[in-house]
Amino acid sequence: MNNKNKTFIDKLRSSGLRPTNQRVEISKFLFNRKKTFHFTVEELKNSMNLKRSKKISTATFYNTVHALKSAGHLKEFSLENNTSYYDTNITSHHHFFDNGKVIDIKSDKITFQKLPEAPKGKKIKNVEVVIRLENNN
Amino acid sequence: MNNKNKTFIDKLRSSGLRPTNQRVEISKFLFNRKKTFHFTVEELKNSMNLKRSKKISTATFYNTVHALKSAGHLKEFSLENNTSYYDTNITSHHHFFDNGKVIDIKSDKITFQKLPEAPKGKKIKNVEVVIRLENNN
DNA sequence: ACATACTTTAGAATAATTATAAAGTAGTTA
DNA sequence: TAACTACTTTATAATTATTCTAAAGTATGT
Repeated sequence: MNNKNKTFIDKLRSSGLRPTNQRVEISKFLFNRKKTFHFTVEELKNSMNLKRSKKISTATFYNTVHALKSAGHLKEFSLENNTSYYDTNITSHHHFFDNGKVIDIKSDKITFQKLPEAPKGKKIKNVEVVIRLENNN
Repeated sequence: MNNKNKTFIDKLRSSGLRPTNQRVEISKFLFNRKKTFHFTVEELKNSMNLKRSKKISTATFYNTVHALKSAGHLKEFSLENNTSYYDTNITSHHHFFDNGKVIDIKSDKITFQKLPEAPKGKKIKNVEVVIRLENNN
């Protein structure tokens, strides 16, 4: 096992998952890239399985993505189409939504002048902004 | 038809819907209340049908809610559970999310110091903030 | 009251996701 | 290394939210 795989395997182990072949490939596919990756499980499955002779099963994709998410290696978000989206950028940040397309906005691009207090007994876990876009005229 | 029903019927007509009995009852149930109402179609169906001997069908709930939403009388939003939620408060506003519970935040409770530009050829349709809450340890 | 186009409804179909249980594999132990 | 045990993978069934379909019913203009 070469060193390049180390980080992917660590993400799996810290998610409570044994690094099986399938999982290591999924983890590589997700995290071995420069830019943030936004995806649905179905999209992930299709793009990985397209190139493979031996397909990875749907259940394995769901299990792996869920475990990575629970461990905090992926972030889940929703559009208005009853599908879960995941984001490899787990730092607190914001989004443009442009007809189903999602673009990250770095956290420091948005600052607040005024924010409400949390209700009694509660505290703020995080604040996320969605800026919906439409075409110019 | 008394005057009280007028506004509910108007909402239906302006959504391109004939004011049938079922639709008028749904519209009343949704809009004849002081406070904003957040719901899923399933919740709406269950709470209305519980009291009724003659049930309104699922398809009618979906059709009516969709038409009201398309006409701008309801606003749709999503949590992370692959279900569509609707909000009778259609004014631009923000939300607290507290473990599946949703609380409105008036628009003027949040103001921005800095917001990013829209990408080229696009403009901002709206900006919505979600403040996630957790319990005070 | 008639005609017609729109509605309602039960039930089938679809899409995303979760559950099941049999066959396979990783990691430990002898 | 062999054997064991617990964890995995997989195909398939089940579930949930939603949409579709087509037959029977109703609103609305004349």
